[in-house]
Amino acid sequence: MSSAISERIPSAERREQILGAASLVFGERGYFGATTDQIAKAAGISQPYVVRMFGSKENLFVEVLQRALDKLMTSFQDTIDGWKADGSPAGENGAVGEHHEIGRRLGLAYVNLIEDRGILLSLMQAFGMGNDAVIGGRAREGFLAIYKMVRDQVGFSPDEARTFLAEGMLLNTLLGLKLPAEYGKDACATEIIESTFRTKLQLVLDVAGGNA
Amino acid sequence: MSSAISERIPSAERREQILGAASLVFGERGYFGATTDQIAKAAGISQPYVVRMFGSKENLFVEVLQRALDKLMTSFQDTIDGWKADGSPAGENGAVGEHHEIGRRLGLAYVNLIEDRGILLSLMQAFGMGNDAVIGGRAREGFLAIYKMVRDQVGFSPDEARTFLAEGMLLNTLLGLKLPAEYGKDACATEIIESTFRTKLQLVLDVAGGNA
DNA sequence: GTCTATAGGCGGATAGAC
DNA sequence: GTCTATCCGCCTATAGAC
Repeated sequence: MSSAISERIPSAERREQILGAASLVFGERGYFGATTDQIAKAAGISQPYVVRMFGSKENLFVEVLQRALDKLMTSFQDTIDGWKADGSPAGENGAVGEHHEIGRRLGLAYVNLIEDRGILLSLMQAFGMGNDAVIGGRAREGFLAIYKMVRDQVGFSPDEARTFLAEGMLLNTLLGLKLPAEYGKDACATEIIESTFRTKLQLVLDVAGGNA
Repeated sequence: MSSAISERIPSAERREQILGAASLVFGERGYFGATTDQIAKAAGISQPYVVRMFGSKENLFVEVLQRALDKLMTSFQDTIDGWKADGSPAGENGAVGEHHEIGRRLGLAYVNLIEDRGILLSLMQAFGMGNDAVIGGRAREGFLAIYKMVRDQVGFSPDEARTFLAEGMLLNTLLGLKLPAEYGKDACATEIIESTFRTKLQLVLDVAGGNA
């Protein structure tokens, strides 16, 4: 409970620390519902310092969103690069079914990323803010960038890309709802979780029991 | 701007009026970010009256969520009944592909429902509130009820049911982001919107131009 | 059925010290 | 780089009148 001055930390590190805390708070409470003081407390610093560091609450949210999108793009890019290095689709664009493997890999990368509930929920929040000129604009850009990436770099057809994104949005919902916590308690919940997560089952159930 | 007393209205009607206004405000601002005063103003009544009528902000949100889920279940039930009356899948459960038609019909019913942005966004908000004991609980129940409905009454396999829900979650995201407003402006946006909405294209683009 | 008044607490942002 | 103090405004819920 010491209200002593926090350790003096390089600003880059402090930024990352605040962004992580802000992701969680914005995610759980929404952009309007989150307070800079809650974020400050979560980061272990004073409220005015949060504002000073990011200029405004809105700007802080934009940076939280951008950070999430950057992590996502980076993770997908790495996954795609690895897949290509492994000899991927044998040159040109393969026949139907050729894309199963990369779809699986990307799905796995995605689940790993959104295990971080702050990132998951901040993205979900942004997806409902299409009416906000600045936040909605960023969110649309980010979403379309992912679409473009899987179309151009993976070679997904429009249908494949749409299906891939749809499965991602379902993952968001299941985790946002914390449905994995019902695994084994409700027949429907158990079935849809097994059907959705397959390879990641154990990991997802671990998270369901643990944090937040 | 008259601060005169609102017309005296039967409580059932008033309730529905408030629930509609509350859907919009909760949807746009989130549960924590929405204020009972914003809801009251949107409904054209006083703030204390909103609280008096629903007991608390939390209870109001629960009722907003329940109303959205009820509309969804009712719409799906009607759609399924109509499909069965039309001679549906020829008795037993048909082969693969037999479910295309009912999937299309349910998708259409869903898009019609979430044209109401209040309903769309309130549901999306609830999907991120798995950590809230009461709201999260209701949201999980509602989600599982839909799953159960398409499994048991339509006869979808687990895979079909999952795919169906996933496409629904993608619709949520595209509309939440207001991506249809980018139709014709951005190649990726145009492509994913055409791929996703097909039969409902014109309707969705109309909404994109118009309200909220 | 509907309002006004108001209590008591929390919100973001700024000023200025260390 | 980080804090404390503080302004002014908004929030939920209650009390009580009409």
